[in-house]
Amino acid sequence: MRDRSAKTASYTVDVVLVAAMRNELAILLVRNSGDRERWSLPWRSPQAGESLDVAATRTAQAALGESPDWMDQVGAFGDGKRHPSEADVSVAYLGLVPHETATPHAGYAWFTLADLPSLSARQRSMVEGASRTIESRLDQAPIAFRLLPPTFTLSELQHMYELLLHKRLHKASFRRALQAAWLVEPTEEWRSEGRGRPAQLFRYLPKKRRRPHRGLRFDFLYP
Amino acid sequence: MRDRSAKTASYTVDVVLVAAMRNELAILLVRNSGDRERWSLPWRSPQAGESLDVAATRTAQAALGESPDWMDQVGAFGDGKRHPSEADVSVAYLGLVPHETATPHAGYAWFTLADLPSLSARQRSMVEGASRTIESRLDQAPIAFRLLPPTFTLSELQHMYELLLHKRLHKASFRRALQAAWLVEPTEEWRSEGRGRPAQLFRYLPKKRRRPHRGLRFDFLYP
DNA sequence: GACTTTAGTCGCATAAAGTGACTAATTCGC
DNA sequence: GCGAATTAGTCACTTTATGCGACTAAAGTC
Repeated sequence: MRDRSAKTASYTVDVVLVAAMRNELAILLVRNSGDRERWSLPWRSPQAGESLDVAATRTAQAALGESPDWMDQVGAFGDGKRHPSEADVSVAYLGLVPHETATPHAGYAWFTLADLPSLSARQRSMVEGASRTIESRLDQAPIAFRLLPPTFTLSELQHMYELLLHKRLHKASFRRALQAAWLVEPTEEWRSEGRGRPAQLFRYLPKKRRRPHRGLRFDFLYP
Repeated sequence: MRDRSAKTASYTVDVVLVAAMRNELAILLVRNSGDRERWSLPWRSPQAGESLDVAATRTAQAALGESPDWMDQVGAFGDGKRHPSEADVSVAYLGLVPHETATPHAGYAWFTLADLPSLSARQRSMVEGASRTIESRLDQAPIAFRLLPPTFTLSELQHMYELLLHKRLHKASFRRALQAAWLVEPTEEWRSEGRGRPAQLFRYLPKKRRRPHRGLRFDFLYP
């Protein structure tokens, strides 16, 4: 994001930081240092000896102050020559940011996917690739949970999945599938959100913490 | 694969060419130009203006004379510094080669996955990444068909899936799922392979050629 | 206190997956 | 020639999973 005249920068690491705001996905952009009217994905020319993963994490930290809860490589992009840098190739990373952490540093701002400013051709491909990565990993990685706060209601979780999958889900089926997958565990807390019955709060149950069981899930009874 | 002293080579494109031989997966390696005892994945420093996809295709053509039936990017690898080149980053591609086409040029040879010579750390990660790519795309892309000749028996197809999935499949379930997916169509040919009942030959039915139907598959009747 | 709104559950109907047993067509051994 | 062995292909039954409507529960609104 600096020193664009140096010809040594032959590749960059760009990050697509995603958060969910107001029932829409948003990504973080940074104001260009040259043309202040234009925006781009945060990027970095890795220093000597700096691995790709570390470069991606540092780029995210420069934007948000802390590193995302989850990062994964999207791929290398080099076909469109247009990029804020002179680099031939850029390696894109996807990072997921829960809504709380989502306060960006100065110069950075969130844009919803539907309302993105114009980006370089290469960075547009990266955003598309990041969307595909989200969709393809949705059922293997805890993507929805990394976009939510640590505890959440099942309705919030369902809405997040609906947002990520671009389709409506049936409530009963969704909860049954959740039970079968042992993905969440209930907390003791309930939340009353305006009108309607209060909802129980749940938390993500990482694979390591899942108690041994043999396929059958017993309901918790509250006598 | 040339000019390893030039410091301008800041990234490479490496290809993992995969074929199925004798019920095992094999990948194509090239003898190192320096140390003739060592092998590596075919790689290339892209020329100016050469896109990643084109560089990968050319690397495969240099090895086999023709381009693979299917190629896809695996990702960018840059954490382990060890690579036959001096490059900081290498972009890996997966290419699938049907068994017939699998005659390599001089200096290249097939090695089964179980019997690989020692590779650089980075290239070992690439081979692992390519395996994961195969497994993850198996049900979206026609991977099994690209490793088989144009016509094949359903038993051959099932064995290919078993090889790629690392698990045994039940014959009746496999065929039922094939029918539901409209992936293959029967030819008029049959093949008698030693003893046992002859098997009908099938061919892959690309999505474009699938005739319109409404969910129900009618069996072909041979009166 | 009736009505609306959101949470959470139940139960049935249908679809899909797992599996063993069956029939079919060929070669091999004698 | 004929039965055993071998591979291909199908059937029928059972078990699971999914789709979905209808129900109960607990809050706020008027």
